[in-house]
Amino acid sequence: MEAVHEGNGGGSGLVVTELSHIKELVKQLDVHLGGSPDLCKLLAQQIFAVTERSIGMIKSGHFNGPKRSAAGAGLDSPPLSATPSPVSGVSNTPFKPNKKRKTSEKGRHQIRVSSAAGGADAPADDGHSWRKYGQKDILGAQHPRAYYRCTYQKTQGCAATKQVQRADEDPALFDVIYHGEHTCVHKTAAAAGMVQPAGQNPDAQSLLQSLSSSLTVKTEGLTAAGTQGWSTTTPFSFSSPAVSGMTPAEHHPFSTPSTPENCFVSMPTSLEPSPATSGSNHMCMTPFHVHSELQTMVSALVEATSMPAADTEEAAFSYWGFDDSALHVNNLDEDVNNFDISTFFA
DNA sequence: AAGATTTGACCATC
DNA sequence: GATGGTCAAATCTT
Repeated sequence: MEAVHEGNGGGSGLVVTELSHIKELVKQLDVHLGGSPDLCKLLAQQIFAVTERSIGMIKSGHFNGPKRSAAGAGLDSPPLSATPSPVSGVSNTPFKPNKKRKTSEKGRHQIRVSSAAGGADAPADDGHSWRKYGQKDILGAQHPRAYYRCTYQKTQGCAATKQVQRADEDPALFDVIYHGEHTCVHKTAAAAGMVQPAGQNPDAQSLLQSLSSSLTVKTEGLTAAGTQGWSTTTPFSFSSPAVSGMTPAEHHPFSTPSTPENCFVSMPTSLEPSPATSGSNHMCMTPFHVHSELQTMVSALVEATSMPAADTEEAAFSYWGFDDSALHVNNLDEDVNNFDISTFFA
């Protein structure tokens, strides 16, 4: 997982490298947090999912803004409440045999992701439970396309589906196309009251340290890559209903209240892990947004593990742990696209 | 035994 | 008619 694919511009390569690293670390963290509260796992999954999407978007150049998708004009116009709800509990109409070709369907959302573990057969877990229902050889493609639907389609009428196809150019990459929104409720971490400090997990601590110390994500390359189609104002599609409408300034990376309750309550709703749900909720995000998103999650993770309080200033923030550990975030003022996150353990 | 995957067939769209 | 998306029976896995 060291080879960074050029994709679209050398500038993005740096970000891809950094984000790939984060992804790996989060995966490890997820493993080591096995015995810790569900919240920590959820956080790790969400960080991972966002990272995946970021990498996919950067690599594939699937940005919502500049170029009109050839697939059709129906990408926007969120049907949000107008979800084709299969009407809960209706059993005499299981799933109507819809064999229509989904060419210009609303809520379509395509990303490119890397495989879960280097040479895995499938892309990394996206936080949802899928059931494979078909596979097809696609004309002109070297690899077959797999069709998945939400595991809870039957029980909850969730209409989300996805198609996964290994990229021809790089077998380590997968093109994933999501259709529909997840209406299912599973693993919503609704287990309120389960919040408990996880700072006693040494593995989590060390991994967190590793994660944080590696989280120096720079986007100046991206912003300078205007010739490649990027610019500071070039938005790309990113799924996060929570921050829609927020400006980067409003969406302060570390403005989250630092009580565990607040952290817990805000996470499931504000950081929806499902890429599919973004289908109708596309928002435009600059690379700055991506960093804000990641750092918000890191801060929430920190809060979930051990660190109860934050000193917030304009450009630098410090989270102090119970055990003389601290997470220091420095938003370089001369470059708003550049954050430094470092940890200190006494 | 229940749930998930595989795979050939069916059907709608191009 | 070719292609892509889905169904459903058969098979596999847990």
